Amino acid sequence: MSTSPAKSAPDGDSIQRLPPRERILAAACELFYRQGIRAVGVDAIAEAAGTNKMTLYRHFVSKDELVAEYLRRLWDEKSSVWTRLAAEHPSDPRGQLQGWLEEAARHVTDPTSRGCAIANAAIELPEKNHPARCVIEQCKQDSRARLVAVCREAGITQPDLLADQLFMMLEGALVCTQSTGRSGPAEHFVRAGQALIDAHSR
Amino acid sequence: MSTSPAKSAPDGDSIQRLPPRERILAAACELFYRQGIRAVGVDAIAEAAGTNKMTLYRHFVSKDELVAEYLRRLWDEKSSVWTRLAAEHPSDPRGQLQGWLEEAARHVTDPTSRGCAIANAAIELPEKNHPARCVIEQCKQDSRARLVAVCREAGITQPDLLADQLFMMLEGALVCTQSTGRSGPAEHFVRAGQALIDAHSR
DNA sequence: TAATTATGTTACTGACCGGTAACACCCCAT
DNA sequence: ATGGGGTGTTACCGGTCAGTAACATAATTA
Repeated sequence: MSTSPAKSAPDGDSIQRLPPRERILAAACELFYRQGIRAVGVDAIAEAAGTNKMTLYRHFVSKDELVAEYLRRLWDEKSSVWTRLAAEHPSDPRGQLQGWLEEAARHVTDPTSRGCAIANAAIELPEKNHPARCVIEQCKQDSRARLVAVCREAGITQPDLLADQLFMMLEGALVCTQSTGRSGPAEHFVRAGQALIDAHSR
Repeated sequence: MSTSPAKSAPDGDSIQRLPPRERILAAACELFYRQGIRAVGVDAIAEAAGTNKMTLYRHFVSKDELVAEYLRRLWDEKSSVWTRLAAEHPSDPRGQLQGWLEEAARHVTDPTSRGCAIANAAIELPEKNHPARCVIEQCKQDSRARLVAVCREAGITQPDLLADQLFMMLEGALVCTQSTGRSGPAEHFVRAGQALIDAHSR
């Protein structure tokens, strides 16, 4: 039990002062997302974290478990986005839905984006027994459920239908940016999403 | 839209009579699609093709080139689907569009599907210089252009918008089946796609 | 200060990776 | 029969992979 260090301003120097486990996880997030999970070795992660492979294996029993933890961390971040949307639009599910679309659009149009890390992991790790599998499924089901809930609270007549339409559209837009780039079908994401919301609002 | 490898299922005997290059390509299609590109080694492909690594390298200069050829083969199959749709619905772009949706739905609901092999490759191979990259981009741009053309010929007022909506929806549905399975958002793919077509038809 | 714990360092294992060299073989055409 | 081209076989290369053992050092805590 100790006072956990502040996570403010993780500039190049202060990130080095974070505990090794956090540095390893941060390095894994960056490398796994940018290069792909299978393309990154544990040595590269340890080096990017300013440590070594032994310390990595003292904190994670295997690379697969590190991958699972990496995805859990991403799930947490997605959850915090929902929390933030609820705080920015209190008692306004309509505004939350609109905020979700804006947040999604930001992700789709981000030139540095490499798509949805969870979806990418799902494609990279088809093995049914992989410890990351349950994290992937739970995270996506959770995201879907939250979107359905917001649609329902917003008074949408067919909340699960609209939610799934938006969900598919976002997943599709993100994967499209990885094949045709941002000049592909994804450039119509906002218009398409708004049209769906509008169509369900009459 | 058939985005998965051939299902012609040549039986174990007749496949042995094909020239080695075709057997290697067929084995590569199956293994790359089922397990992922990075997860499959050239030895495994050669063995599955009933030959050896030397013969493989006599027909393909490198694994990366084999991957590119694998994707070119998939592109050809996608093109043949468009040809078939045109033949099944001559002078009936409306029917072609409807046929596209049915074909896409077949792929989305196929329990053996592992999503779109091209999109999966795009995610697995983020490196800008990979020889497969141009195949991926060209194939996806071609698919998009064909869908736009059919929408235009069908008299849709905003053909590129509908095409992109359908495109994103399909890509999203396919990637969703790889994370949440077929019980996820993808179960609304047909309804969503039909609603989009109907909305653009008024 | 002393003991404990976390971390760093080096070297190693065994397996696999993509790719190649050398040579034996077999079938088909001349 | 006699090439010759395509194929099979074996062994190898250098490199990387995930994961571990042993030991030295720093940081923490009692």
